[in-house]
Amino acid sequence: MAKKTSLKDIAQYVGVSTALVSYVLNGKEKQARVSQQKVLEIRQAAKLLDYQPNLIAKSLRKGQTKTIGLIVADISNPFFADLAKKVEEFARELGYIVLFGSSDEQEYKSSYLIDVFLSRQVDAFIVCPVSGTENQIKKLQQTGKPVVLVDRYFPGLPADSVRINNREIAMRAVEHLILGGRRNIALLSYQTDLAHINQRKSGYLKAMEKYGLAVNPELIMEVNYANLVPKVEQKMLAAFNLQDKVDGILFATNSLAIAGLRVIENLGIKVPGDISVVSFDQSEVFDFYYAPLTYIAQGIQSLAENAVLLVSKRLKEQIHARQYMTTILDAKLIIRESSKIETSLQLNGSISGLIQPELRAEKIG
Amino acid sequence: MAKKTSLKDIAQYVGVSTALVSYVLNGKEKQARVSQQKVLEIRQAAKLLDYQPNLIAKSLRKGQTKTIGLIVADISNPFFADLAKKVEEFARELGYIVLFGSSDEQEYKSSYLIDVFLSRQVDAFIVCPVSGTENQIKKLQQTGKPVVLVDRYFPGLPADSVRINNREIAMRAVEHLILGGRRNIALLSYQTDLAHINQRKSGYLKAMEKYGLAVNPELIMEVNYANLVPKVEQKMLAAFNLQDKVDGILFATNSLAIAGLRVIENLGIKVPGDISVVSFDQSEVFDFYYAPLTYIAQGIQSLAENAVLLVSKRLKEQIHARQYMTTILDAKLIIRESSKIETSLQLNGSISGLIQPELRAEKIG
DNA sequence: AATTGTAAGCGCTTACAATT
DNA sequence: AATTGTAAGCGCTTACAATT
Repeated sequence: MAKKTSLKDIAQYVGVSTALVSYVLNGKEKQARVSQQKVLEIRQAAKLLDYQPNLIAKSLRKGQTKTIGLIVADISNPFFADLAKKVEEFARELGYIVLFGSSDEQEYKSSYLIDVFLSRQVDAFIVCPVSGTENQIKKLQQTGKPVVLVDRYFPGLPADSVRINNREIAMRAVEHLILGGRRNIALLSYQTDLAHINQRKSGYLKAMEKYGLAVNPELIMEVNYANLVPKVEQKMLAAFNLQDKVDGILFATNSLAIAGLRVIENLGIKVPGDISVVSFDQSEVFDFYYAPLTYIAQGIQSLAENAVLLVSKRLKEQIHARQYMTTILDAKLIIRESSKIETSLQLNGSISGLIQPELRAEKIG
Repeated sequence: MAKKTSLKDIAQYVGVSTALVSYVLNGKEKQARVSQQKVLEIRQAAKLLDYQPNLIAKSLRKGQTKTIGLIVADISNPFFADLAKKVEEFARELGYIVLFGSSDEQEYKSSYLIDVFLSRQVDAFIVCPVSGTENQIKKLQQTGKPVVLVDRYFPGLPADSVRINNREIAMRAVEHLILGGRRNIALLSYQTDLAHINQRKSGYLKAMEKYGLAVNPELIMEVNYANLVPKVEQKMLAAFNLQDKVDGILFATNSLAIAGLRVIENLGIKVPGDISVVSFDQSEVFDFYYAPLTYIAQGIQSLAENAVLLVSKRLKEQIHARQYMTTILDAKLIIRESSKIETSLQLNGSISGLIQPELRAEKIG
């Protein structure tokens, strides 16, 4: 209950001004040319009185809080939970504390969090923006505080951004399925205007096109965030009832995969016997599945590290102010059981109709 | 980039003192008897100038930050991640912001986080304490700030605490297995001095005793946090090699369950055919397992809610200062596939040797 | 020249005084 | 009596002045 000791207490104890104490305890005894004698006395007194600086006072005075506001889209998703954890770790190493918030994919929550964080005087923002918040972000940038978008971004909005090569890696994943002999490859994704999700779709389409594979519209399954499970079920049942059996699927996120795998289970479809499966993101469920899932690892550590580093550089003004930075990280395709090519499949006729990319022009044109 | 507007700016704009502005914007116009005219003008100016209060300044002046420091033991465990999320939600509803930290089961990190949070002038603490930090907590209490222990606690330390009835629910879970016809029931737990974990063991033992079931020491498997997976493997292989086949198991946490299920899979043991499984906590893996796991739901929402509520009451001094509160919540046993009693098992002789509790005295004594 | 102190001010709140 | 203003102070930092 004892009153916390302040700079003033130490100053009185040693018999010196608060200025000296401040210099010494902030390691500025050299610049301020404090005598060795006083340095010792002050340090000793600080320890004796168990001094802990009041960072609130410091923040007010210096106009910086050493605080970063992080807004993720859904903290109950392990992807964002991991991201938050890593951001916190890196930020702490650099002496920053992180204020967390989850917008839960809601515009109004995002707006609310921004206001809370501004009131709390965070020095900078790291945001996984929600659909429809482009203007919020633009306005936020106008405060002059660094804003780094992570994972998600807006193609039309110049901004600091850290993300993966969504389109390329999706393409690579689908190509992997095709080269494994799959032809009727479905995509389960979100119906959204979020660019990173649509880039994944674009990569899927590009791969299918490259190999001359027609895509039945029903194979492109796009669902809303709300009411996910029944929607997924419905779309997947329709797709799996098609005459041409679905033999491969790309899940655009881990949540979709978990919902989708459930349907696959219920239908008694075997992985990878009947269908090859690849998903974005990671999940303990993927590891534990009887056929551990082939997945696209976003390198969460790297995303977090780059975002924090960028923020830190901005705060130190090491980057030209009016020039935004985009960092694109290479995601990795981790191939495991769920997309394993079974020998029988490789050898039977099911891939005979596959058009090799080299031949496509002639065949199609 | 425009300088943020302060109370002073509004005061100047309206032509009034900052005192009036402060009263009005804090809803104290009645107490301060500000004229209706000025109230209107000030409100209007605040909106016009897009005023956002500087909570840092407010905190410094009022000596309270409306901030709660939350220290969890391991944020990568979904149990704690969920807990953190819920704490944040409830705290926000009451106008508090939450500073998070994960001690990762390390004493020094816990100590470090406490110092960081104290420097940041949090108003109160909610802590899942790590083994060996009893003195840290005691010292923290002496600052006079509310400290609420959640999930974990120290039997010897008077403190505000919110937790579940670990012993009783463990007992109930094991009883459930026994009544399902299981006799050789193993426990996979941690080797630790944490009371809540040992209470779970105690409940297990109590149930076994109640039904007169002898417990082979090898069935009580206790492992360290470090190097979890190989340790679990080793202990479980030993237990499952015993002559009397293990036919039931209680996992003391979700992490242990995930490691343990892996071994069960590798051994080709069928759930619940060969073995009934119950685990503490929840996990997506439990839901997705071919035999969804019977589990002990801690009621994370309720834990979080009670912890935040207790903190809030303390801060409002609604509770007698020198009297600590312990809230024990009832956990629930959610029975699913993994402990389903198969008819054949119920009917065959394997439970014939089971001593009914009512008969125990005679049979044993 | 070497060392230390003074005092303002960051943006608020609030007891109290002052004005009409 | 009704309304408004003054000014101190929360705990720091730091430009500058002052002392030896």
